[in-house]
Amino acid sequence: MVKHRSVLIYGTSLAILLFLLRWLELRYIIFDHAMEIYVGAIAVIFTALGIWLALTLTKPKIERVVVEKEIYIEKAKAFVFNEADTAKLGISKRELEVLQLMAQGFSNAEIATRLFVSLNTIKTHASNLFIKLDASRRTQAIEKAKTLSLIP
Amino acid sequence: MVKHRSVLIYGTSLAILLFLLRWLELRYIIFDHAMEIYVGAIAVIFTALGIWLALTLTKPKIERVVVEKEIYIEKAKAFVFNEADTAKLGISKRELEVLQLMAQGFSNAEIATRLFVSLNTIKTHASNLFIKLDASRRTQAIEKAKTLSLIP
DNA sequence: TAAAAAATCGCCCGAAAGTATGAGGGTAAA
DNA sequence: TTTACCCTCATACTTTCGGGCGATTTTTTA
Repeated sequence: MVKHRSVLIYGTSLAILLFLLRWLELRYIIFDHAMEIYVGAIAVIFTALGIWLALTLTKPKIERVVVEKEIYIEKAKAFVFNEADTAKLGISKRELEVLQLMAQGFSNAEIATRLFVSLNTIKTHASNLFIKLDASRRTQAIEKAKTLSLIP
Repeated sequence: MVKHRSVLIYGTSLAILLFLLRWLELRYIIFDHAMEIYVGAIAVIFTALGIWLALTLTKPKIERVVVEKEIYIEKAKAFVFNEADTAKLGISKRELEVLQLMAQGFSNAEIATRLFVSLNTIKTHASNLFIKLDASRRTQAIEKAKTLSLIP
C-alpha cells in the first residue's frame, strides 16, 4: 500500500488545487461558476476511479532478482598420482602395479596370479620396492607410498 | 502491455457508453445538453489519466529468486574415528592400538617392544583382529580398517 | 561376588614374506 | 652396437606371520 502513496498524494493535491482555484474565483465571481466546480469534482473522482481501476485490475509488476546462494559440497578428495616422486625413486611401471595390489591386501601369490607371472617375480619386485622405498616390510612400504601419494 | 488490456477495454467501453447515452439524448433534446457531453469527456479523460498515473508510478514488486550455486570443496579429510563399527566388531582398546601400529608399518616384534608386552601377546591380538576384521593378512586388515575409518 | 570380557603369555608348525644371488631376454638410448 | 634398464624366473636361506591350541591374570560388569 505504501507503494501507491505518490499516486494518492498526486490525486489529493490535484483535488485541493482545483478547489483552491474555485475558492479564489468565488471571491469575486460569486456563485455563477457552480458548473465548473462540478466539472472539477468529476475530474478528481474519475482520476481516482482510474487509479483504482488500474491498481485492482492490473497484475502486479514483478521484477525478478536472481540471488546466487553458494552451496558447499564436500568432495571425496580425488587422488592425484605423484608422478614426480615415483620417477625420482626410480619405481617402474610393473613395480607400481605390484605396490598397488600389495596395498589392497593381496598376498604375493595372489599378485602373481593376477599379473600372470611367477611368485618369484613378485618377490623380486617387492624386494626392489622395499629398497627404493627404504622399507623393510610391506606394511611400511604401503605406508610410505600412501603418504607420498604414489598410491590412493 | 497485454496485462493492461482489461483496463483499456473498460475505459474505452465507458467512453463509448457515455457517448452513446449522449447521442440517444441528442435525438430529442437536441443540443441543449452540450455541457453534459463536456462533463462526460472530462470523466473519460481523467479516468485515462488516473490509469496512466497508476501504471507509471507504481513501483514493481521485487521478487527474489534464489539460485543455488554448487561449489565443490576438496575435503581436507579430517579423520573421524568410527566408534560405532569398532564396537560392533568387538574390537578392544588394546587391539586397536596394535592395529594402529600395524598400519604404521611396525613388525609384531616392534609393536611388542613399544607396548611393553611379549611378541606372543601381539600375535594373539593380531590373530583376533584378523578374525574380527575378516582378514587373512595384516595388509588386508589395515585396508579394511582404513575404509571403515577405524584408523586414519 | 560371581561371571564375562579383556589382556597377558607360551609353544608348535606351516605358510608367507623377505634376502641374496644369478641369469636370460627385451627395449631404448648413447 | 654396446650400455643400461626393466621384466622375468629360479634356487636357497632366513625371518616374520598367522593359525591352532591352551592357560593365567587382571578388569569390568551384571
